[in-house]
Amino acid sequence: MVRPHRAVVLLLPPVIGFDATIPPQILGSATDQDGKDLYEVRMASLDGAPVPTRSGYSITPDGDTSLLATAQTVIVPGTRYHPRYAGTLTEPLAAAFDRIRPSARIVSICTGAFVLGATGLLDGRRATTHWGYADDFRRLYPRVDLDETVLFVDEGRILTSAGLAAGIDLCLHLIRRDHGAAAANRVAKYNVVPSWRDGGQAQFIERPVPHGEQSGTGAARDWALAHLDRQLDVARFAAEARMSLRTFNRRFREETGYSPGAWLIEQRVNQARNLLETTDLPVDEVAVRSGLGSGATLRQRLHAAVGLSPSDYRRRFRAAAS
DNA sequence: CCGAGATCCCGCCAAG
DNA sequence: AACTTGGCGGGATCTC
Repeated sequence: MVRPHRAVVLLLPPVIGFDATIPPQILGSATDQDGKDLYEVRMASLDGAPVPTRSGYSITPDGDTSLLATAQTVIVPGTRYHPRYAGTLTEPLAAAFDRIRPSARIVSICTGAFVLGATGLLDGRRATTHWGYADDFRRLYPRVDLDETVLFVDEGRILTSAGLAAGIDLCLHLIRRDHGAAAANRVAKYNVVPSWRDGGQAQFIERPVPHGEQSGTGAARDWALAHLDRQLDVARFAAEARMSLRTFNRRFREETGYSPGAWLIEQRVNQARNLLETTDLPVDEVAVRSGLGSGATLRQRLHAAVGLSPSDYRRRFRAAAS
């Protein structure tokens, strides 16, 4: 890589400070094998002046919208700027977007999607935003195919992510797309975040706060976690919760956002990753102890999760764990 | 990577 | 009437 990919964050007042700092932190910690930066992240505001955040403090940008003309990726973090309520661009915002190169990738985090919506870039495309503002979004932008159950949507040149921390998932996705899973995994590990979160944001919508511990599938999940090494199908899982299969499936999805089978696979892969990182057990034995059955299944699952074979995974992460 | 057989899982809908 | 349950069908996904 000759020069780092140039990403510019467009700060619109009042910006969500957390969103705004995700790209410099996540993209900014991506490096190649030789430790060279893969991304160069710059902050821009409409006029180059500091931008107040929703939390009171201000962010001093690197410059004004002339920076946008240099961007290979433009990122719009969450904001309560004009389009969030009006669904339209302001004069300076329209001018700012005019400076973006036609080839540049355009990305939003959280309510930044409202800004992209106002440009018309999302019309006829799939997109997402913070689940709490999905209704507002649909009202302002009926031509956009909004899906508030996912963490992010990749439409090629245009990408949108769900609320707040989903911006981390999207930035990891960008790294994965640009430089492969290994580079993204290094960044995730360094930042101490999961390199891939499954299940979308649906799990946060249905029951934002878990209620009534006793009525649900939680006890069965605890039981399953303690017995991952056993062969355990969904029917037995449901029996543990004393529910019919149909009801168990339904309740499980409501409470976790996962189907029981997908949740089991996720837990099993996690267990296998732990065993790979902390033991020298043969791959087939790791597969058995994590309930994945055979090495072939483990290989397939691990590759889907992190893009690495078991031995590659162990090589890459064993040292860090010991 | 394939392909047969197993398993999953979600819309549908009748029955509490 | 509104809501929950759970059997069924069969396309999707998974396992080996």
